[in-house]
Amino acid sequence: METKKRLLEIYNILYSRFGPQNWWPADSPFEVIIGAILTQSTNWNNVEKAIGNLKKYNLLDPNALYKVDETTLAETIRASGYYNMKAKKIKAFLDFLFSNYYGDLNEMFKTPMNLLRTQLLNVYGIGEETADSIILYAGNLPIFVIDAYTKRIMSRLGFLEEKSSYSQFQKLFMDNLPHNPKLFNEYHALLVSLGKHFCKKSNPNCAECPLSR
DNA sequence: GCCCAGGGGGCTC
DNA sequence: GAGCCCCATGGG
Repeated sequence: METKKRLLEIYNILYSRFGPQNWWPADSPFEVIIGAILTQSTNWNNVEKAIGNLKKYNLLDPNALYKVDETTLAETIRASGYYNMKAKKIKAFLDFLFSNYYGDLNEMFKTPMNLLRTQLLNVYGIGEETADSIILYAGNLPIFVIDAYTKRIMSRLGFLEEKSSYSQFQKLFMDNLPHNPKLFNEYHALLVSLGKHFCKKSNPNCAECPLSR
């Protein structure tokens, strides 16, 4: 089947099976960005604990986080794991936000998407997946997020080899789907949901996968 | 006890 | 540019 039709078919199957995912679970774009850094290689359960702690101490705000010292920040986000590294990364993003956009996310998202992506990739601790998560889920701009589940699922379905690059996987989706933020949002979230249920690293469980036939 | 989670940086060759 | 290692808590 033609790639465009197959990708839409997969989306429809997943949407029927799992329903709307309502990503990103957050009260504000800033919370999305902090969550995107905190969730790097980390179960979302642990991220929620860290975000809850930030809220408890009224730190989930650009000005507050910009002022707090890195050690205190690290201790506050401890539950998310890699807390020293992540405190450094969050600080690096805030330095970027305040030196380029006066700490104003609305200003940041006025930047043309591709330029913003390049800028974010130059921030310590922000790689391709985190940059794209920020652009799509905090900025509501049409870019497709690739993660480990997406690579595993799409390679098992035969689209690309699993070791293919991030940009190759991203190109697969962006060359074959309408550039609609809502579609990109749901599609990635649905792939993660499928991955959590049926596409574990060591336990494929492929026979019960809704996409197998 | 073991495996792994909604990655990224640094280093080596 | 590919292949390692490090970061670290918490749930199954």
